[in-house]
Amino acid sequence: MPRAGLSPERLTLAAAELADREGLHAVTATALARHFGVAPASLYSHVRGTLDLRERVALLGLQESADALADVLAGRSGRAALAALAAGYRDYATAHPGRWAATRTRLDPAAAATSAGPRHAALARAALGAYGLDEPDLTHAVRIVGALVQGWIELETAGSFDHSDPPAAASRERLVDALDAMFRAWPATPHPTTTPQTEDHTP
Amino acid sequence: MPRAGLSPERLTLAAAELADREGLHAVTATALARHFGVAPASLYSHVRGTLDLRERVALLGLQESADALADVLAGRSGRAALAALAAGYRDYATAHPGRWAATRTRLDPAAAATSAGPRHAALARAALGAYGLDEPDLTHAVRIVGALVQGWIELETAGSFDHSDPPAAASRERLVDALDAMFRAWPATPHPTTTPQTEDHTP
DNA sequence: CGCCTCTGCCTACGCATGTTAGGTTTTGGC
DNA sequence: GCCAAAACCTAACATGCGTAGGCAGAGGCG
Repeated sequence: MPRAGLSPERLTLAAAELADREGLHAVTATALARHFGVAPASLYSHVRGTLDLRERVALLGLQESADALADVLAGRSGRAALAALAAGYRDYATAHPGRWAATRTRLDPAAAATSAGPRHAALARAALGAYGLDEPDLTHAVRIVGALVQGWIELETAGSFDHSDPPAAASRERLVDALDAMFRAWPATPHPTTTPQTEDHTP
Repeated sequence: MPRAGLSPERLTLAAAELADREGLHAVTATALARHFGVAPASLYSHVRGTLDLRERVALLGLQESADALADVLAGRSGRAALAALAAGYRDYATAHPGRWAATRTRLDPAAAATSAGPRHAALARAALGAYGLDEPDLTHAVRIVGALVQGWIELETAGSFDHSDPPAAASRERLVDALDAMFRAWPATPHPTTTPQTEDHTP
């Protein structure tokens, strides 16, 4: 019998496709072994186990989405950058729901440090550059955008907006307007706080 | 041997405590049976199975958090209401991480309709009343607040803010200021859109 | 007080999954 | 053509979900 030609990369890719197709919970050693026509135990020389597999999918998702975001953000700033950011994340999340879900699981600090997480923070930071915020407000702003995009995608994909008017797409437009308005009207800092800076992981 | 005195309510409560203590993934028929000193099969006359169990935890979480929110929001409006909303959700989520996680799983439409989900939307709607937004902007605003709170809690509990300055608590303060500013400076609607209204489920 | 029925809980089973241990076969370099 | 290092396999154990059918405790009724 010919060999299947397994490798951590091929396993990760197949796991990612499986996750997108049937959900992250379907990413299991057994299912993946079936896909390659191989015994489940055979995976363990390439991958540490199911958790490792999902973590690899998460890292892949972080990488890919950072690449995609870098593309759509190129050359944009201000409101256009905000719109591109929101649309870019949403598009990736809907195109690759499994990988996106994987990025939402907590990864251990070592993996997080070497992940594309910091790139996401840097991208958001650059996208907000045109608003001229100083630290620590820029960091606050990046966190707000991150949380909003994050939560929005979660609610929209969970169908929370499905049974109420207006349609989610309309709110998404207004969301960008509102964020743009927020950063233009950014409130003066009430109590001067400690010093700023640096990046977050996970987009 | 005396009977254990199982009931759907007791099972749900024990499942919720287990979820808070060890994570939602630990909520399984077997673990719960162990807790009551009972055979796993004994649960199936009270509960349809593991999924049913988790759904009950989710409904409990929606109910409890709506109650808690109603309390902290009572008598507040404007910025104070926003602050209470953000703090209230965050407090519930950190006090009951398992139940909170359960509310984030998608529930089937029938259960969602009878859940406390709509109450959450109504609470947020009332909290934003002082800003005098008209429909459909009020709905947009409610969705934005919902997504932001949602995403913020997810990022904060995932530890995304742990390794960067300033501390998350400082950003949370500014978050409320920024939202307040956003709703005061709410942008005029560019294209008049269709008619508004109604509630979302899931907070 | 004693019987009888109902139902709460049990034993027994089948099946799927994750994971480890150790053997066998294929592959490719020498 | 050989031989060592992999790639993959079989076997086995543990844990989990869920179904079928049996026993016995609890409370109603005479």
